[in-house]
Amino acid sequence: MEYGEERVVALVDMDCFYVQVEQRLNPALRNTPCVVAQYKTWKGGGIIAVSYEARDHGVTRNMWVDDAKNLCQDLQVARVRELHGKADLTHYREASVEVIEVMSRFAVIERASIDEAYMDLTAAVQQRLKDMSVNRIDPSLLKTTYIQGYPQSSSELEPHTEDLRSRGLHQWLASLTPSSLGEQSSAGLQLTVGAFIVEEMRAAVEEQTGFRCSAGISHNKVLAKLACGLNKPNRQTILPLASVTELFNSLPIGKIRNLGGKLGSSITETLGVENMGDLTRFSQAQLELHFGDKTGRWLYDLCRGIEFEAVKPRQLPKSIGCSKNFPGKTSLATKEEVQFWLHQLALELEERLTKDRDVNGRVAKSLTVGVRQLGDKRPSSFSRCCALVRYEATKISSDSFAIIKSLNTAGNQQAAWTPPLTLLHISASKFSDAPSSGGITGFLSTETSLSQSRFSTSQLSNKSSLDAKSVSPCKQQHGTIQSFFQKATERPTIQKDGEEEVSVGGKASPAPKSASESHSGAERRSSDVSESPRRHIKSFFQKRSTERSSSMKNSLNIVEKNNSEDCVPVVSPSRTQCENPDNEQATDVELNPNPPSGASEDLLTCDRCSQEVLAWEMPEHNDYHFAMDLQKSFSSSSSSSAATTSCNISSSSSPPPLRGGVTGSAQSSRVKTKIRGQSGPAAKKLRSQGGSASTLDSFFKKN
DNA sequence: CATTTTCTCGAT
DNA sequence: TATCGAGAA
Repeated sequence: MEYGEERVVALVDMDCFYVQVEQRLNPALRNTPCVVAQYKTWKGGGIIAVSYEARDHGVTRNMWVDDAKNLCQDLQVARVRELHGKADLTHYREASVEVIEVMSRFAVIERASIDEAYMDLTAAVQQRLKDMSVNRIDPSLLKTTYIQGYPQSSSELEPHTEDLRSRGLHQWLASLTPSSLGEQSSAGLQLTVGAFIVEEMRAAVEEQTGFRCSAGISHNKVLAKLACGLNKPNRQTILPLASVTELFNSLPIGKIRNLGGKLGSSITETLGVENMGDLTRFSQAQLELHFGDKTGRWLYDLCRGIEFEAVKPRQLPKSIGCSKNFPGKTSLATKEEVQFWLHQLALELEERLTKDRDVNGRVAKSLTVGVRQLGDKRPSSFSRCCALVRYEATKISSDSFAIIKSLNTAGNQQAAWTPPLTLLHISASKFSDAPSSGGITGFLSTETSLSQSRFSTSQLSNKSSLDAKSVSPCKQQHGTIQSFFQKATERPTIQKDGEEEVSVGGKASPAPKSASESHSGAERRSSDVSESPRRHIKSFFQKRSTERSSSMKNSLNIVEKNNSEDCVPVVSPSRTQCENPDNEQATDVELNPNPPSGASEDLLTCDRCSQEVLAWEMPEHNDYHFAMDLQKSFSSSSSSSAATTSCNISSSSSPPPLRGGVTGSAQSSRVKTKIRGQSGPAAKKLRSQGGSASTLDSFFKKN
């Protein structure tokens, strides 16, 4: 095994995934120039996915629908669902789970994004080679596979046809060194077997979900990703190490994963080179000098096609969050607006977190809140985190507000919010295993649930690969498939616990104010704030995904020996959704989320100060008392620590001066690290003097 | 103003 | 550790 060829790594990428999801739902969209867009008011909405037919017309992602229509008259537009006044991607996340479940039957996968997964096929390939003891591979097993660099010596002018693909494949197969028994197989043979597995996996994904994808098969993640893009859509590409030199000779540096941004540009500028292959002319020391030890070493290997980043066994996201922009005139300029929209985000977050807990048996412990302020060029002006102790929208939104309220320079008793906010973001992370769900929920038998799982059939039919036994025992309970009925009628209303305060659950929507005047008419939507909790009643059957199932040893020996016909996974009977027009599908009906208001009926009396407080603001109010108490208890101690923590609040408004260029000094263009390096810390220190916030405020700013 | 909404990771 | 920024889809 040669250096850099130790592994077989694949990347599978769904072709224009959101479009396929909508096309499966609505057959009229199939085989048409089609896009998925979110929102509608502003220039017809923003495009986030484009069918290949539409791409032929020049339509691209991030284009406005109105503009795209000028490129393609008969463009079909599917809309992202809107809930809580914001775009809601649940639909696509669920489709993603379908795909990942199928792929996970073939290999341990790393979820790279909603529509992409990496997999390390090394062990699977070796297993196949052992079982098959076959050293000649039938080209008919690789019907959608391209070999990058093959056929060798074909004229560049030759049209790209199936015939060309086939000639390349045959030439490649003929060049492979057959491995004798007990002998180490060649890297090329291993890639080929890997491609065979990926052919099977992609066929299974299409059969069971209806979705098509492309794939790249190579020796590392970067090459696999690159290869995947070489023959899209609905095709896969092997990228042998020996083909890298030629490919890299005319491959712009920015095409490589992680080099598409500032680092890539700085490489081009600093070294005066354009293509990936040009980097081979620089010593490792040179590259380390310019870009840092780690990046330099990475580049030195990578331009030779060598890279070692591991495929991480992880199917579940490590954070669950939601955000919404309020650009331009729609920026949030009153406290009520800020609270309202935080609550809308919190409603979605609660729903997703609750489902995640029930399905995946884990709970998030940390809540991060981020905002962007009008005029700030950075994607995030500010972010802070706090403990996440309860999955409850009112608690989440009031805590979120407490975290950011000191950003309001108008002061907390003012109606105004200054400077206006152009982005709100809340995100939950730091997951741990959920406490055992012993209570009244989750009592249905495993068998019952399992039999209803849409995965059960194929799962069980597929050898022994990943049945329950191979799953880590401690997580067994969570690993089972269960259905449950979400508590809807009886939400806990008032609870106490430890240092937690009164929190009010369930309905918490402030009564509708006059109307949407608050956010100046840009993207106004239907209001679901008044929607009854009954909406949640729908039960669902879903696999309680086992993260362990990925850490468990491979599941590769799915097929073997008779490499001819078998290996077709059992067809899932349950895919009839194409017919049924999802009522949640986007219509162009526009309703409005209710703007904030003060509701008179939701008042509680604080037992500390007898003040009337909005119920959903009670947690925050209690925080106030808590903070006051805390302040008293610290009143004698020096205020220095408070001052230090309070200061960086204002940092967002004064970005440090950008100095130093990509030229000049020794470590000239260490892009991210150094440019800010000298001025950054100094500036930060300066800013930290200015904090004149009260001690109470400082409590909220930092913890 | 107005490419959104999500993600992951590394540096500090 | 918490926060920020880069990068990607």
